Amino acid sequence: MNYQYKKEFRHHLVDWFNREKRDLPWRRTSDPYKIWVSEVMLQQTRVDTVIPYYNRFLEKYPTMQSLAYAPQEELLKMWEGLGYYSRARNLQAGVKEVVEKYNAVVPDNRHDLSKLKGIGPYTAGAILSIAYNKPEHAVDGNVMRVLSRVLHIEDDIALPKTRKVFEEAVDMLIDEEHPGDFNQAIMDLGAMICTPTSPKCLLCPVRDYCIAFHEGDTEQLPLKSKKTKTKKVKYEVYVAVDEQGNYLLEKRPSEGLLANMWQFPMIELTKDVAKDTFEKQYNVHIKKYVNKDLLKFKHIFSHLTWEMECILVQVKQLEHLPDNVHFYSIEKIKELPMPVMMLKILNVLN
DNA sequence: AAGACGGGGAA
DNA sequence: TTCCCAGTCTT
Repeated sequence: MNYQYKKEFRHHLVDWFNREKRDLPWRRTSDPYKIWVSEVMLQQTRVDTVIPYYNRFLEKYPTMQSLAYAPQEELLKMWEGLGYYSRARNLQAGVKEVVEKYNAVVPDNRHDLSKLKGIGPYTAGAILSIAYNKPEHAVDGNVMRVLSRVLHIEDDIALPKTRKVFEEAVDMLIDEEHPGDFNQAIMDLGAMICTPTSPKCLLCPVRDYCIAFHEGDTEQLPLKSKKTKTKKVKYEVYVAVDEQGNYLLEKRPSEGLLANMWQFPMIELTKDVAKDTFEKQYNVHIKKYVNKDLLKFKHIFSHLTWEMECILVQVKQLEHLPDNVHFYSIEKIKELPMPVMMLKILNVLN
């Protein structure tokens, strides 16, 4: 690709961006911290989903100091419903490190930035190009889709090593004068024009430079192999209430799926009786089955499916409860961070 | 390289 | 259903 060609491509792309770009909250600031927050929230998450979370989050944590020392329970509550909760914990750890090690100045180079928790190659490039105007690549799903079509790259984007191919492509094409605009322009193009299915090529500012458009195979790109195979697990969920009307809640372990989030006790439904396991594990006695069919639903994660059968039981507490298990009033429960499938259960209780 | 890690919107 | 979303971390 010759110099003139690249120059025209860049200008068409950036000019289009300056005409058509969406007015998003994180585009009204140049504060690296706020850009950072937005980029973490946007990982595997749609813009429309992020906007209200972003606004609430920065209202609560306007500075890195305010986030660095916030209680994790409160932090997770702010993230509740957004998913991938380790993002919140990693963001806080990263921000804390910047406050303490870098005197609250977000690093402006890829080497230091990449060492921070939750900042991978994409997020580092996004912060550097958008907040610091550095000519750094920021390759996400949009960029791979757009450039696989424009340059007709047929590498399998499901393979980790393919990311490097696109990083080199961006390094070749990037507008050194407006790197932030260039990176965001490709992402906006991917979101609005160069969509996964039925791309709007007639509205595309760079269709003259797009090989796939000329070949007529935009819909075949990008190439992606991996298939998703999800396991299925059945659970009996015990919504257990005591004489005072308090409900039995459990805090999940600090690592793994939905770490540190709260839930109603759930017992994996295998061949044996869940009742005995529940009573023994939580040290309670079921006095009465109030509703054996409180709620039934599926919850689908990216890698597994939970089939939930929720029953309402009245219980009496025996001796002491295990750690991480408590009886709480409805009002108190509403202050705890809970995954969405537990919020669904909470909703049918009143 | 492959799997874990949420939740929702669109086809 | 299936795919994908402004990906990162762990093994």
